[in-house]
Amino acid sequence: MAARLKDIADDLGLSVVTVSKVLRNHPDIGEATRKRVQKRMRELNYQPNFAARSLVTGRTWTLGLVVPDLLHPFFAEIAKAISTETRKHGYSLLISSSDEDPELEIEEIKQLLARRVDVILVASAQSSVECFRLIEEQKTPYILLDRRFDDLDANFVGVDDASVGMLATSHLYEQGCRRIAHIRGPNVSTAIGRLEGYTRALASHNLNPLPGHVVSLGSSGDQRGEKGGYEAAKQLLAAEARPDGIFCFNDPSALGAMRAILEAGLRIPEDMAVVGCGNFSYSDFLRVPLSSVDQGSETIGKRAADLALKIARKKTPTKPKTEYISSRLVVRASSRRAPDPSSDDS
Amino acid sequence: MAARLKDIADDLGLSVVTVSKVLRNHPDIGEATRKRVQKRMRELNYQPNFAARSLVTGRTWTLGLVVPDLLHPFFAEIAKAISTETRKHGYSLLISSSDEDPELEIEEIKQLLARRVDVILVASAQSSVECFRLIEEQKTPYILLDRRFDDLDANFVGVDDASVGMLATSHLYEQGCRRIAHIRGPNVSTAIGRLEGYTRALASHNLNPLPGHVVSLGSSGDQRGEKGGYEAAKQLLAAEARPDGIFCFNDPSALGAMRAILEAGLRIPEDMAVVGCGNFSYSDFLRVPLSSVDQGSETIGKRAADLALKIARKKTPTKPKTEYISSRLVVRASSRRAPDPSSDDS
DNA sequence: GTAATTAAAGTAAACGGTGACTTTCTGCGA
DNA sequence: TCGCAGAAAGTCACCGTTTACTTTAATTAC
Repeated sequence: MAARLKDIADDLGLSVVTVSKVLRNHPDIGEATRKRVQKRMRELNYQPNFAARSLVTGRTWTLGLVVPDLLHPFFAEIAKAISTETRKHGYSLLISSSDEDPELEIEEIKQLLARRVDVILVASAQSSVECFRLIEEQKTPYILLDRRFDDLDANFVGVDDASVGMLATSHLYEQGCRRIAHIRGPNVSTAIGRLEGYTRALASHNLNPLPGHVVSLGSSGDQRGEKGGYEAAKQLLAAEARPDGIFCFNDPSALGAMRAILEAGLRIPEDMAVVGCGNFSYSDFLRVPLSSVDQGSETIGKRAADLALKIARKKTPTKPKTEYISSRLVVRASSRRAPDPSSDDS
Repeated sequence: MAARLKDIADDLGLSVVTVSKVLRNHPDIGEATRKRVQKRMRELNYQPNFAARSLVTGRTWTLGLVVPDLLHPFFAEIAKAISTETRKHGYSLLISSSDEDPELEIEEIKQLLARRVDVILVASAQSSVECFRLIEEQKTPYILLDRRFDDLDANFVGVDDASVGMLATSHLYEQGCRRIAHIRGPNVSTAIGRLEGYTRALASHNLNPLPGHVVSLGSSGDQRGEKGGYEAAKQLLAAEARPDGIFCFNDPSALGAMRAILEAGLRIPEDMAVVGCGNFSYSDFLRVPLSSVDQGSETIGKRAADLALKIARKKTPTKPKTEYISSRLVVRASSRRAPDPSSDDS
């Protein structure tokens, strides 16, 4: 049906190889022949067959991306940025959602391996590194996004979560909060790092988390954490020393937390300030606009894509590279207690 | 590197074809042989080479999806639902964003055609149908999502936009609004259908749109329409007969509109009620929780996936099928003026 | 006891490209 | 005049499967 190199070759009385060389801009082709071939290619709207090409070259010009949840704006943004960047270079992107389920994630990764994608990018929900040994076995290069593993020497692109935690917590301190609580996320590097940053920031002001002031999102069935945040905040509201500021693992959990706080009849930020993480697009439109740490998801995506392309082009394995993207705090009403006209760039 | 059929065949003293038959559960294989082969496959963690298989079968077990914007929750949800559904059947999904740009969309589609995906699913930003002739030429089946074309007899899965418009507009009328305005979207079927529904609903109450009460989102650079909605609402606020209700093309534009209304010092819904479209996940957390028409994006995705799989399995072209997904209105504070305890299911 | 049938394997030829080598021809310097 | 270099093309084998057809041996029918 679709035109093949052979059709063009026959039409023009050339060999298939010659046509193939034109296709790939091989030097040893005469100018006249090149033009003739290109003309015919256009006429027939020729599209090379990727399957055939992959079979012989061993490369697919396809990257695989696995994220925990495509609906989560943070990951959606990363996916979009990667897609935009790789497209320019002729690479396509196989995307799948793991639903934050390690088992499902392994299935997805296996599928990508079977399809011999050139590079796998994964924001992983694993708690162990076992699964990555599987990838390494197949000699497929991979890049970790956002979430890293201490005992895994792999490519990584994301933020330094300890800084994120410190940024948010210090800000709350500067706004006058002295009983700062933390709603922590699941047992992945991001949550651990942010918790650590939170603790360090408190320590730097000679404070410690008060009893019951670190609560976990839990896995209350919701993917992103609105519900988890809501319930966690309820716990915090019932704590013996009620917090006056909360640093939330991510924006969805902050939304849930804010809902709980408002329902309890408290004011944000006067009674309780809230800071989230992710700086999702709708922060400005919320009941109380949400202060949030921007992790530069678009930059993460772009850098990850660049790295992936670089790796894909090399045939030899490269030394794992870690790229930290800088994060910044975007202050909005949910945490602005001290008058400070400077830092609002919503 | 990776194991091939040949490796297994050599190990077991069989021919490649026999092993291939086991792989595909071909009947004429002895039970003993089948077991031996399967055992060896597991040991070697054998994964069939999709490129080789595609080359000979002409099928890729890959679907292509093009959406205007992966960040838009409506499309993200569709993408996720399609991915979830197709994964179960061993199909993978190539996803790309067209950025609402018809030219870019054509590029993406060409890329998918070159990769010989089995079915293309597209929420199109085209204004003409030309591009689809291209797809038809390659004999690749395709499905339109959400946006349709009157002069194109193609598979379609989405809502009936006229009903959407009527649903929203009638609701505003029932809430006591008599000067109902509409912020319409770009020149695609969804916007046209919703506008028509809006007009029809007004007509059914013997009303007509007042002068200046239908304004366009415009293409103010933002993808989804927050900014466009903001500016459109400003125009409406300046109209000679100020509206008391606005039906917005989608949720992002409704967000923008609400911002403009609140900035003008008006109350929602008392002075101006607002209804959006899409029922995105964060509606409940907004300054004023947003009433919105739920288009069942998850259902759209699921149905589209089912249809795509059905088409992919047939070798012969099938008659185009249109599936309308039913929409429903979710009433929240932004439009609740008459006391009505029944219809809140947020 | 022989022919027809069936089960369980194997053979050979694609599928549409690419990579490594080889051939052919022309022009040029010694 | 010969040899050689370089440009421009062509040959051949292979990538890992599947498909259609053939072979072999065992089983059944008569």
